[in-house]
Amino acid sequence: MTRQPDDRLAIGEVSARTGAAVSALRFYEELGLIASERDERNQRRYPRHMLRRIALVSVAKRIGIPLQDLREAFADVPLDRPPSHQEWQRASRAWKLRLEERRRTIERLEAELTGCIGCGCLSMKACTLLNPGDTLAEDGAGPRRL
Amino acid sequence: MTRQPDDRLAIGEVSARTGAAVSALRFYEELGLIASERDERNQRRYPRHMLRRIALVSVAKRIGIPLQDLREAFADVPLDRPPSHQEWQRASRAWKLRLEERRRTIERLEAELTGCIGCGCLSMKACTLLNPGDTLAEDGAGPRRL
DNA sequence: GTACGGCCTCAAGTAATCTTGAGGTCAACA
DNA sequence: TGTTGACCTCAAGATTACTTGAGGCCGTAC
Repeated sequence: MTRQPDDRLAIGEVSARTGAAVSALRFYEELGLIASERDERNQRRYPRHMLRRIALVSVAKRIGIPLQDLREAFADVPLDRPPSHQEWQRASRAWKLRLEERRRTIERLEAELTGCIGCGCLSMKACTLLNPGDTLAEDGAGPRRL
Repeated sequence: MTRQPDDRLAIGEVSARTGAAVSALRFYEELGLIASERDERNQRRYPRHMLRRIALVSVAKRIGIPLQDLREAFADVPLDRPPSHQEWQRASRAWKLRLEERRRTIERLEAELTGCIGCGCLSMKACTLLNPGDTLAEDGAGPRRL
């Protein structure tokens, strides 16, 4: 297909540039995570600013954060026009907080696991991975979430 | 149920201590991620060292790492007896590498997102989130994975 | 003795995240 | 003029990670 006099991208091009499968792009659209316009042949056309959204979706997927979370974080960023600097900034900050939270969780686990490697994790009482609150369950209501 | 003369734990106790649902524990066992013995009434009994395995499963789940990865990392740690210090250490180290990898991915994304917040991500050419290799796709084989 | 709680199995259902398949349009190329 | 490739829709299938439900066993408490 030769290039339209249109700077918007066809779904195949978007797929090639973002690495997301064509089927995945259609699926994200169904979820309302991204949006597209249609050309005179009813084919999807993506404005360039949509690549940014798609990149975010790929990222969320890659680090195992549910798409629903992304949807919430970027709920206020419009899909039908290029978001303003401010709109994008606000949502990006919220999303960055999510990432930080996730990172800190992993950091904590790394630290705990390092402790476990050191101690061999042979002592239940000493292992923070197992025993986050440093308590041993005396009755039914023992330590719960890690 | 009063306490057996058995230091192994019933499935309900394990659930209470680890925060994993009873049904999830049975499921993990089916997957071969954990194991249990049976008592004279055919009820599952968990040796205490199994709590460690279960904690790891909960963690993997929580940070969005597929259980299959955990299975691979801990493939060499025996389920039928308390693992030796060395066995546990080796697997823990491997798993820690996974965590580090995941953390670094997130760190990189955080940094990129920070850049995007700064620049407003209004310039495609400058945005590393969108354009990791600093190239714009000239033809079909554009930048792929983020 | 019967009700209740904790356990059992096995099958089916759910949710998230997609992919695959069937059937069709349209434009370009040999 | 055919055939190829990119796109379309809609429905069904796949995978991961579980939960729920039906039907049943056993021991303790009222």
